[in-house]
Amino acid sequence: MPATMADVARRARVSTATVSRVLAGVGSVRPETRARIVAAAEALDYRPSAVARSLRQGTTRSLGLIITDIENPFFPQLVRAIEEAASRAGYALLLCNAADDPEREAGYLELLAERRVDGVILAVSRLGGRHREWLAQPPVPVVLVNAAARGVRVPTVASDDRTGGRLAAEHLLRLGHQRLAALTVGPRHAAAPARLAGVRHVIAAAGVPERHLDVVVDQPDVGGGERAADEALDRDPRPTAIIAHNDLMAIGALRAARSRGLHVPGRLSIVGFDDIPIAAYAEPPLTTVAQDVAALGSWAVERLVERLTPAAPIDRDGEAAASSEVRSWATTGRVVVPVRLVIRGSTGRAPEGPG
Amino acid sequence: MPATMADVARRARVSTATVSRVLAGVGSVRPETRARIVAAAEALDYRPSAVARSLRQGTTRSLGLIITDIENPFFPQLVRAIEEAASRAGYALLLCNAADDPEREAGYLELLAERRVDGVILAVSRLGGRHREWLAQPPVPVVLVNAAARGVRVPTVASDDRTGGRLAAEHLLRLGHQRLAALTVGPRHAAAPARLAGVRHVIAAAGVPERHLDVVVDQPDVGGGERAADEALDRDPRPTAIIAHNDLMAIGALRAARSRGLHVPGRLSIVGFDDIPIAAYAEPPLTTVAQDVAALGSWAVERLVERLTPAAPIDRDGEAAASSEVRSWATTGRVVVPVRLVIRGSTGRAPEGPG
DNA sequence: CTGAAAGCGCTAACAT
DNA sequence: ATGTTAGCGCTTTCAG
Repeated sequence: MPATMADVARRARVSTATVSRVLAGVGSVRPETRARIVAAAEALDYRPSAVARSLRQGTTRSLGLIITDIENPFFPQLVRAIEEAASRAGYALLLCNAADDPEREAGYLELLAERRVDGVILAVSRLGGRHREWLAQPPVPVVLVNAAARGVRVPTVASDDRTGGRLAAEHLLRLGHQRLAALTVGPRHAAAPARLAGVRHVIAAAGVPERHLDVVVDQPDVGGGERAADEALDRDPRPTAIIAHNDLMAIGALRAARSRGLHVPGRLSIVGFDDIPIAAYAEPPLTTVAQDVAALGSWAVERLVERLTPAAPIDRDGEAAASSEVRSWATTGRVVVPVRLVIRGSTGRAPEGPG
Repeated sequence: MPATMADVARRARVSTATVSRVLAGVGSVRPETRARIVAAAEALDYRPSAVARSLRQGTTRSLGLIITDIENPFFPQLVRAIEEAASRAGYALLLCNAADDPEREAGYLELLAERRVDGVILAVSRLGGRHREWLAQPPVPVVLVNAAARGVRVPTVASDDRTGGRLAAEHLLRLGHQRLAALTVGPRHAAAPARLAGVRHVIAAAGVPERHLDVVVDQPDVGGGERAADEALDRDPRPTAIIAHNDLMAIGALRAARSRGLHVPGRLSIVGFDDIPIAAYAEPPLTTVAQDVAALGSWAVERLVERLTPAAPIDRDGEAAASSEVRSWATTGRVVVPVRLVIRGSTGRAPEGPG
């Protein structure tokens, strides 16, 4: 049994109220008394009980984070960014990995609500019907990251997927590519339609016939990318460039190209999305649309915390840049975080002759 | 303000005691009463407060997990396994990412203790002096994963690093390699010495002169591996095989080889450690020593939980195999989880002529 | 089968 | 400057 405040009080011959004051550093106490209390606490290896405090104050100073799948390398980056931001704001993180199972997500939502977390960050790529009811009347403040719940007004922070798609397509068009394939995922994935829309927009604007864009759908992982690319590369005429929904799929495309001896970027250009750490280490290094994960994370936390502590400004050191570039939250209810194109080795000029 | 049990009781015209019984499913209540209570709870969207319950029962049903660095792809796997196991056992996870900062680790230890988690899983590759004192007299049960605190008796579960080193070296020797380089990390990393020892053991047993093993130390990431491999490959005679401390370093070695036009595995064989998801997607696919992350995770949780709930056996479905292979915990205080060699494309027969 | 009451460890009025 | 007290929301004797 850990020591309680009463134990400390007894040993220091004061009341628990005084102990509380000393430990919280509020009010004034005689230095001598304070010393006695500190000594007693030390001697007893006293640690205040956060659970008792939570019950009393009605706040747990913890946030829940639900993510789709921690094994997708994008999420560890996000988790880290969020953890960092939360920690800076004085909150601990209850992490829930939904393992791509909507059922579990719903369960976690309940769990977090019962644990009385002060807020929940929902970073799941697909939002099921079960969430809808919950989100319509959330028992705790929620913010969505890179997700969208149609028909429900929930604060959201998300990367600028549309622009991302645009940047990728513009880059490719500029390199002379005319036949493109988009490797995408089911429309339930919140980000997919926007990314694709960006691509389509550019293509249309450039006067490239829409049928020159091959769209193939598969899972958002390496295997899915490989299959999808295989399918796309079987088409005739063959696309000279591939835009993948994310880096994992792009790496799959890289494999598909390699297995049929198609040099990248000589005969095929590939661009990914996310800029996960290994993207730079792929062979060749992946050209990709980078998400600003740190901004995503700190905005998510800030969005949440500002509703919890009306007056406490958060320390988001050095991120003023991101802040200023972000479209106003107040007007849209949605923070859109800019993305940027990172040009590496997987894209090059379109080949001259037929593939 | 969420509804409280008193609200439910009032609405159902019973005492809170009865509500508590119904919701906990203990004791017997008149069906009619039960129905009224259930209806009331439903109507009020009542969710029991886990914090009040924790205070009352003296247990939070949550575990703390401290990891070295979530951005090393090994950890997400581990987090997932642990989360899964914890969830099965009815515990939630408080995740703390130390970001390789011992200072933060210590802070998290305090945080978790104050939050009265029922146990802490410490999966950090380096254990600092600060931990020692804490581990000597931990305020909450602790189990170490892939870590070792010399001089402190703490339950531990770890991969069989020594055997891992052995398997890698044997594989290489069998392929005819005589000149090896080991890419390792500072001795503060718990696993490093054992892996290296395994390698050394095999080499000595095979009668290969010890100076034929080049050992170079660097950081446990891609950059470190690249630098270390560069250094090793500058030696004369050049090693024909590299054993890396982990897969990240092995990928770095792959890059080093590529940048000097050394074909892998034609002129250089490389073996990694961990079997992180991308290992199979490296070019060429990485031969590596795989850790059984699922076993690591479920043992860690089990080790902890068995001390908390004296009589509740844990559901570790389908893992009987791992269980039976594991050296007895009772005798050693340490669970050693078997590893296995996964042979892929980065290793091959030693080249004939000089490098 | 149900209720009254105590108390988990802490904080915040409200005294003194 | 310090103490007294009430109470956060729940579970658990103990009575009835």
